[in-house]
Amino acid sequence: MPELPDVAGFQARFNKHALDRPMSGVHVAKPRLLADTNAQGMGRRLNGRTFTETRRHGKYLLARLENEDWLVLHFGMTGDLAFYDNDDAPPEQEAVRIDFRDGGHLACISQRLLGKVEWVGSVDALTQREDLGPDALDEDLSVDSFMERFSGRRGMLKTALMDQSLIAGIGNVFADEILFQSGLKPKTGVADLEPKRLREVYNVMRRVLSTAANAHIDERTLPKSYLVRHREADAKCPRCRTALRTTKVTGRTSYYCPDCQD
DNA sequence: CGGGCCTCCTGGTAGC
DNA sequence: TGCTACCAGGAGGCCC
Repeated sequence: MPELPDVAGFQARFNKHALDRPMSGVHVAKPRLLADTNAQGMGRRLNGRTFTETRRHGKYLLARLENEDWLVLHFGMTGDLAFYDNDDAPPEQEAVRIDFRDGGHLACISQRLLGKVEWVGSVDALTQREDLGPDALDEDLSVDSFMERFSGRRGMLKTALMDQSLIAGIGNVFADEILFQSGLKPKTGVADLEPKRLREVYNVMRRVLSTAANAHIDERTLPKSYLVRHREADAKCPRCRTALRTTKVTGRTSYYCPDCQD
């Protein structure tokens, strides 16, 4: 699930429920998710402290432990974040649970264990280590710097949009959405695009991601005109009702409309 | 550099 | 019913 808009939703949820809330410990049901730490180490760091601020970069969520390191949450394909009270049942697939002193819990959910929980000293340290480009919604990512980053690129547009080192935050689903709303097929080559079209892609990217990030968490609240709402077998194009098709790009299933995209 | 394939994992579902 | 194959919104590694 988690691409930039989803993680933006997680961040909002985290801010609402976890900031400035004293913690009492941690429970790790799936240790594999912990990259550079273990349950004991995490418990020692969290006990009696609070998270004071959060950041999001691409698909990563960071939460700062008072004046110390940042806890990094990366969700893989199946990650989620949930808050619940003592009398509620824990969510299924809870991998790491942080306990608050007041009895509440934060659950990092992971079914396929493709995500990661770890510590970093700073946001910059994370982006450098993971080789992340600027966040796709970063204010400083102007259309010119976007064009600059794509220049000289020879591969497919979809692959480039999903390349986290170029721009961070876009995954399979929103890459398809951006291509759909730009009227371009998934296998369009970056080099084949007129600069004008690439500028359009930038504008569509910003509009789509900010709309989806604001709809947070629930993509079912996105307009029905969005392709995201129609990722299923036998679905029809929301614009022209033509049967949608799928193709593989870098091993990932891509939905597109054969009539609206060329 | 880019594309295609494999891998890490688990679980739901289509098909036999 | 039970088994198998394949698929799923991420990402890194390898070979060509």
